Amino acid sequence: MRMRESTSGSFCKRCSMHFDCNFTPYLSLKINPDLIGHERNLNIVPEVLSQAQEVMIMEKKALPPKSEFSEWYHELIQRAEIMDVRYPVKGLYVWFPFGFRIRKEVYGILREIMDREHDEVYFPALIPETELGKEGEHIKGFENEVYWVTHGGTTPLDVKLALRPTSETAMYPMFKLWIRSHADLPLKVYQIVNTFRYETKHTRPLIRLREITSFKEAHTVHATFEEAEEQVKKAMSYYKEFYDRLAIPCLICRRPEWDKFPGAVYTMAFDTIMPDGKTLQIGTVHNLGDNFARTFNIEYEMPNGEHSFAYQTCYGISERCVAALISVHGDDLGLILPFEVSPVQVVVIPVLYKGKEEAVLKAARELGEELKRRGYRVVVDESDERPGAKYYTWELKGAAIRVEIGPREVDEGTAVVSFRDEKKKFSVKRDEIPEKVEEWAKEMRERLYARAVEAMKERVKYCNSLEEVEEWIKKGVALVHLCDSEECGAKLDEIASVLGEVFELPFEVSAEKKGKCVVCGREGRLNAVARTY
RNA sequence: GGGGCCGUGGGGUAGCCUGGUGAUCCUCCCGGCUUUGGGAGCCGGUGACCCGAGUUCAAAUCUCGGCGGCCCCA
Repeated sequence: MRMRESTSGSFCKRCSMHFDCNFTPYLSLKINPDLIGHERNLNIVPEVLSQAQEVMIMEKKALPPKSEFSEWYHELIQRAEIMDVRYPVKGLYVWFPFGFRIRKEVYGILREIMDREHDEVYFPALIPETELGKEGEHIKGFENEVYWVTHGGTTPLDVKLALRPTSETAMYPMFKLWIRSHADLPLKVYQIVNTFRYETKHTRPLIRLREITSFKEAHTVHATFEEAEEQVKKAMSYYKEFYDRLAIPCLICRRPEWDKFPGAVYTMAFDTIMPDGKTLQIGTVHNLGDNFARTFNIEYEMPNGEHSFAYQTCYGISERCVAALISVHGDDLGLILPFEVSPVQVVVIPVLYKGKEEAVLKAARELGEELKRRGYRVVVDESDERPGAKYYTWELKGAAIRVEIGPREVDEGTAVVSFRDEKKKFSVKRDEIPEKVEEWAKEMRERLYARAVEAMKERVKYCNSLEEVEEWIKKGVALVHLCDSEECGAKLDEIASVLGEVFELPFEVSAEKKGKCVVCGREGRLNAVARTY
């Protein structure tokens, strides 16, 4: 960086030099906390520089602390080899093999749940402009975000093709062909595909993307509104189960009218709270009523020969679920993943000493093989690094259970075991390990969930006044009573986003379902308000 | 939507203001020796000035444009 006069007139408080010194406190603190992160400015004072550089070297390998959430997330996602952010197009990122393994495990659960009553399908990524534009509300909601394919080679296309921002308008013209009688209903399908949205806001890996790579979208068609209503409830219970298995607590709200899915009757949303207090929407369930059926003419013949429009729902989850997984559980050392989705469920680390390598390696490999036979994902880390370096590496990557075997353990027939979410180590008879893994995994998921719920609880507070809301949303989610009027909603929306009427929280709150609107004082219902991603 | 900052080996950086030396240092990576219970050490090696145009005898450095990234506010 060039040294130059600050043009804005503001100066860094720490080093009194130009204002953009990029102060990075997490790199600091062993020698002189005031200096660290200011090494550029300190270049002008060589003897101080060398001291600061020393610290840089010592501390370089540590992640930023999780309390610096934005930096922590960005850094972790690369260092743990989840996404490569260097792809040269804004908002598009590359899944590393390790990240993709996490995706595979997470989406494996989602698939398993969906497969119980949905058929998997695949619809094309290109949607003709004529179909995309049919439903008025729907297209209004997406028109600023659509990517267009305008040419085939050098020939301009007669009808432009949109890269799907979501697949309703790709699927529903086909549903019209598939559905003719009541016997064809209900229809329940899902697909896991990429979708494209030209995001104008700040993009972030897994969170705000121009290509969503892993959009699980389910679409159902029913004979009556009531059946669609039933399906909404089922979908919500599926999503609850999914996030329960990931040990991610969710806040479930009914989105306000102005924020529902374009074309829907109403939208139910799952949000979780990130470590910085902002919420992340990680799932939505929409009751579409017969809005799309009327637009796309999806009709069926009833047993009595009369015709009726069908009723539809759709619901989706994207790779934001992986972002939530990383953010909710991780700590200063890196990823913490529930056993069920960790790419490395057990890591075995042989501690080698000269002359005793053979016996240690043999014991480590035997244990590794036995665990693999039982179907666990296991790594026996025989690399050349020293044990300490391996501990850090596997902590960064979220290996759930670590087993150390050294000469001492070989003699005793034991191993030293530790869990990623706990500091303590303990000794176990080696041949008892395989049968204990399942129980350990279960306990670990429970600990993670309990911890996540506690963290969420601390971020949610009932607020009595707009001033209180304004103050609290810096920290987390504010609960308020809000009436049904648009004006009151808009007023609140100026302060932060209204997530909607609260349907479910993963813990008890001391707030009534109904109460006086925080804006106007009329009767209102319990709503959540927060800063959002 | 508004504002600010930045682009130098795989990662982090120095050099830029004031144009000119073989482009600095750390890390990663490769080879060798040595070591191994919480990020070891020594020796050797590979590897970089975002793209385009302009100014100039000369551009990492100055100017303009593009692309990309980060942060803050709404």
